[in-house]
Amino acid sequence: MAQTLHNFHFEDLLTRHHLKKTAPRLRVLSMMSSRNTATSQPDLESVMNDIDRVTLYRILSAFEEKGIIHKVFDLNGTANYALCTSNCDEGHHHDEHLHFNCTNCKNVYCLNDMQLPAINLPAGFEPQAFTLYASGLCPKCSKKAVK
Amino acid sequence: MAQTLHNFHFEDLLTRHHLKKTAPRLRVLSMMSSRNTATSQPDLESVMNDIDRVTLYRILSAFEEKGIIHKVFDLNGTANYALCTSNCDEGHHHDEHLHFNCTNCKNVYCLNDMQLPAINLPAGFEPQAFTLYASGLCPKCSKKAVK
DNA sequence: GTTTAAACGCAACAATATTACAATTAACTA
DNA sequence: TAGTTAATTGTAATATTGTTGCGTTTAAAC
Repeated sequence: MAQTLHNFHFEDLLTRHHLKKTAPRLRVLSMMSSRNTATSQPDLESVMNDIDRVTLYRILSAFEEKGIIHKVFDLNGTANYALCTSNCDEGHHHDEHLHFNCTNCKNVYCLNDMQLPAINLPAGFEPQAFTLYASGLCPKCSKKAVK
Repeated sequence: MAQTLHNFHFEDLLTRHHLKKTAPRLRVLSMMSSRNTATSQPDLESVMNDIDRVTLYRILSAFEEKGIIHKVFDLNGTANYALCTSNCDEGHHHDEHLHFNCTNCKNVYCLNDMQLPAINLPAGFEPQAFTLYASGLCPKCSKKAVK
């Protein structure tokens, strides 16, 4: 989100999850919070090119495990990461919102306010989580498309 | 589906889409139709290990383009492929059904009968396609889980 | 049967992800 | 505040997944 979150928020977040406050981690958090879309792995890697790739992967998987971020694959199967808004705890995500993937700018939007309708599955299936994906044009790109 | 589809069905399918009838293509079709779940790329590759990897990729993308199969990424971002049931034409898929990813056996089920409920997006978003994912235990694995 | 465009196989490469281990450092403690 | 230690990072090597270019083969049309 565009809201300005300060470093001590992130530091706090890390300690709450028993993670050491390190420069790479704080930078990842700060970058993600500065965007209103999810961040793709390639994007992360090129922006943080001075941080080792392996370190990035480890930061991402640690954050995901702790419920700080969630991973979402876009239409091309590319991993995108976004901060969890609400109360995701360790190992239990609650990111059942809608993910919108713009076919033009490729951005992935987390539409947290969209509640998923109740879904009934055939007998035998025991769902634990739902995710709804939509693809199409995001507000910015649909404006441009009108010309 | 478990229904027994015969080779001439597939041959017909290929000619209808102006694709040459070749052994690799027929084998891919036959394998996919013999399963009631989507087939992952790694799975395809290991079962068809005598077909070149590149050929497989090309077959899959040709089929997808023609609307014969559709690609779906599972929870791990692995590509899975399944035959399109209905009337998908070239470049226009209509696979807006529910994909169920079992967290235990990792299988991806296409639940074609599940219709997606209508979704209203925030202003500005112009959706062109929806996909709903669910994860949890499939019938087989939920049975075993009871023990 | 000949011809030809489509499809295949091979080789090389690019991108993405994982593992093992040594070096560093944040956090704790004395 | 220095010393200790476990967590984290960096490096190297490797695995997996996907792409591109090109020569060879083959299905399909004549």
